[in-house]
Amino acid sequence: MAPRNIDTKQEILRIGMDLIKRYGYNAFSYADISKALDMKNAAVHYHFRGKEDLLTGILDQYLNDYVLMGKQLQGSGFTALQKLEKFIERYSVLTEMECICIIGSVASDFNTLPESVKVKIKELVSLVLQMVEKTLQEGKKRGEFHFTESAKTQALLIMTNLAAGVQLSRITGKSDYELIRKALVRQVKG
Amino acid sequence: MAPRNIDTKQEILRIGMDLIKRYGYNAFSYADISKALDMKNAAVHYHFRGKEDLLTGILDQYLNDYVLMGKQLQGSGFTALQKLEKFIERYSVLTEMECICIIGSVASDFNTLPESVKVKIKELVSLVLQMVEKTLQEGKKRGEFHFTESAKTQALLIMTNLAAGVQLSRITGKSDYELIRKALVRQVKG
DNA sequence: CTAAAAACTTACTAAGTAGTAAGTTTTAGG
DNA sequence: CCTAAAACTTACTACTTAGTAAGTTTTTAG
Repeated sequence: MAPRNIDTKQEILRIGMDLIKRYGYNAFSYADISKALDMKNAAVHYHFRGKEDLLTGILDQYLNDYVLMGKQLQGSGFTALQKLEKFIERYSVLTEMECICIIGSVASDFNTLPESVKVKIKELVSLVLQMVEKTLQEGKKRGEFHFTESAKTQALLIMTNLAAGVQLSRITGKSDYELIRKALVRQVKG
Repeated sequence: MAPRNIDTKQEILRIGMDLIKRYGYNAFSYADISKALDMKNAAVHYHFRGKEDLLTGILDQYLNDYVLMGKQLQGSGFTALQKLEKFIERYSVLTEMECICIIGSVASDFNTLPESVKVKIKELVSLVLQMVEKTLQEGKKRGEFHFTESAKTQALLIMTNLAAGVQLSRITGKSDYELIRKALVRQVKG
């Protein structure tokens, strides 16, 4: 057989992540993944024993991506505003492909997920919120931002604006997301 | 047979709505509903031919509820702030029962829904946004609110804060929702 | 009381679901 | 080239899903 792929496991994660962002965890099957890769569903089970393991893998990779991005932005010389915009950009691209963010997707399915995954999601959300909070604090200290709420509350406001913003814009159109995006930037600038 | 229920159709809608808010559209089955009502799944099909019809019925009822609430608040003598708080209250109760709002739930499953339902969701979201926008405009005119964004943008900000707020609080706890709720009220008051 | 409509149950289908065991092919290392 | 591990396929299971057709019970209206 001709070599199929450099790394099938990584391809499965990539497609699984796309399916979650596009349709949600409970709306895709192993068959969807195996068809997309022109394989049998048993091959997917070879790499990920069960759907729980697959979701765990997807969340782990997403978390790693975030940690990596955080480290790259750390000593980058970027302003706090630039860092915040890099974060926002992750949501902007979602609206271009009829997707919602992974966190919003699994949050909607939260009650249907196994306990081990719930714990992982909590860690992931905490990490993201802390990253935003930290950036907001930094921007305030440097005089870039002038919001009046606590950094934690402001981070919550921004994250909910973005997460639900991409969900809403799938229904009412991208222009609503743009209104939200611009307004929340004005909000933090003060 | 002893009379089962005053109105089975209404009971089906009630349980279906609860299941959507708790688990999502793609995570419940006709069997879940029939078991909850101690009936056979065919009985559910008697009242709602397919899952599409059921979801349509649920959304119709939700929309009717909103229209009714809107009319009651219309000539009620309530201040704009009181009206806004009545709207917010709808989200607060959700956090008490591990639920998310219907709009957020179907927004996450949007790409998996039939076209007729997508149209209905668009109508529903537009109606809700317009109600909030109108209340905000009224409050500004009466000097209760002092937000700087347009009423439409401010409505988008509030709705995304609330919708994603209940989603997030299912993961990180109710206290985060409370922080969001209080902050957005401060925001509109100016 | 009776007929007919409404509200079901019984019993089924066809398709899709996650998951598994056993066997085959491919790849990599010595 | 040879072997062993890795990466699959084949072929299946047990279960759940939405949905249906036909028959039964219950309710309602005359």
